[in-house]
Amino acid sequence: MKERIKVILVDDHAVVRAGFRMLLSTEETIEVIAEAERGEAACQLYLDKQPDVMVLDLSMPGIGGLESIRRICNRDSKAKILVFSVHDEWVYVERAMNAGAKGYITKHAHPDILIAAIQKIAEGGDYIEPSLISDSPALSSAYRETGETDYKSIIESLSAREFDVFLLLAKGLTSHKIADELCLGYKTVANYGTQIRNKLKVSSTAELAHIAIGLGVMKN
Amino acid sequence: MKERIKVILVDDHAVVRAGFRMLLSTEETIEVIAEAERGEAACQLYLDKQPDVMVLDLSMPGIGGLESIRRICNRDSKAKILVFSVHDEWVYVERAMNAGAKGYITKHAHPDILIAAIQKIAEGGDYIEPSLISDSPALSSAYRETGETDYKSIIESLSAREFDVFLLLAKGLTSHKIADELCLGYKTVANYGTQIRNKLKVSSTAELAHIAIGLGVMKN
DNA sequence: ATCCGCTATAGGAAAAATTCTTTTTTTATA
DNA sequence: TATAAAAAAAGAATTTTTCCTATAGCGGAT
Repeated sequence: MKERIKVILVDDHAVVRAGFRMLLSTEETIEVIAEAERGEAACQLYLDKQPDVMVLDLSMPGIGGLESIRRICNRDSKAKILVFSVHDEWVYVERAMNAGAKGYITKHAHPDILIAAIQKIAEGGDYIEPSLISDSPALSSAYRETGETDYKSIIESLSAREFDVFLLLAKGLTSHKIADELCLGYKTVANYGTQIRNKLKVSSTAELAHIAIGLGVMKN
Repeated sequence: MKERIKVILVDDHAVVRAGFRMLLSTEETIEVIAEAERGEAACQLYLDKQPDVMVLDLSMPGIGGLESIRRICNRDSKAKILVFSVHDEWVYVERAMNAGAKGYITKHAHPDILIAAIQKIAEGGDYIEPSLISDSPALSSAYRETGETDYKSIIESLSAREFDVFLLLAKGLTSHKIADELCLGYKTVANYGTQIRNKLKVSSTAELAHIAIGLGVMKN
């Protein structure tokens, strides 16, 4: 029999860690060798224990998941990290994969998926929960090639006028108000809106607001 | 030795349910007699099994946690429900308690707290996670002082369902996604959306996002 | 100088979302 | 019990968005 897959588990919720162990307890090919409840500790543990797979939550206090992935992959680009997050929005998948993760599953996932994902990644593959891929913006394969989907850079790819409109939309103005403000036809504004949302791959102005705030381009 | 405390566990994440069982497995005074992954099933199970305590997540597809609490407490005002949620904002605690919950703990809570809460509630008491109480009265008064529109109180004027929809809109979901999430007709969601925007006197979801963030109900 | 591509601006038609009104059922309360 | 409020949603009217197309202007390459 082969070596068991050594897993380190990183999640700030004790329940989730316990649940993970429990769900994996029936699977003899996998062994949880350590746990951490935050990113900083995870980075250290990774170096110390050299796990085959690190399963990691995105939202944690401190440096958080994304930054942890970045730091770990920086030292070891072959690091096998599986994100295990509550978020089922594609943006998160994208960000995580760009940061260097090899897989992404949500906490809604069925236990079998969890095991499958760990195994797939352990043997060097990628794994994204099937249900997530379906609602990816037609870029299910492109994420790997471009490797460049930071909002920062997309925002920079907006033209000057698009950016103007972006800001006002994020602020909460309607197309008509924006048209008045910028002295444009409301059709034009509406068209820019569509364009902007496509570029940022979102579907509501609320998301634009979050992005704007996240980028520090708007203070809330 | 006394009867063991019969607990029903409601959470849409399999990992969390597994973790809960695991963390309680050492405690012989407590016994998990059933599980459910959504509110509707929880209501039914409550009637069928008559648990001593029902531990319940707030965010679930379908009728969701708040509505479940309301329905159960309606039939049995002495129902002992302990909310077990990710949210650590006071608004949630308030809403849950108003709906009829007897206790509130977060998923960050230490296992001991979890056990303590169940026991306290089983014997007829209330239990709110200590760390949450600290920032309760401070916030509510802080918001009243701001000369700006008192969103806090308007938010409180939203019905339970409206609040659910408000959160998802503010998060950036489209009406269709929300309809799926909450198992409602998209028409219904659209209607709620209009209602909500009227009550809050705004005209875009971006503004809802700002309000939600401003109130600390959403972290961005 | 000419051509190419990109941005800025919009119009029209079709598709989608919102608003307004109304209805039904359930729950809550005076 | 009567009455008020909340939850859910359909239909019609309206508004917005989307998609496709088109024009004009500008800066750079040939």
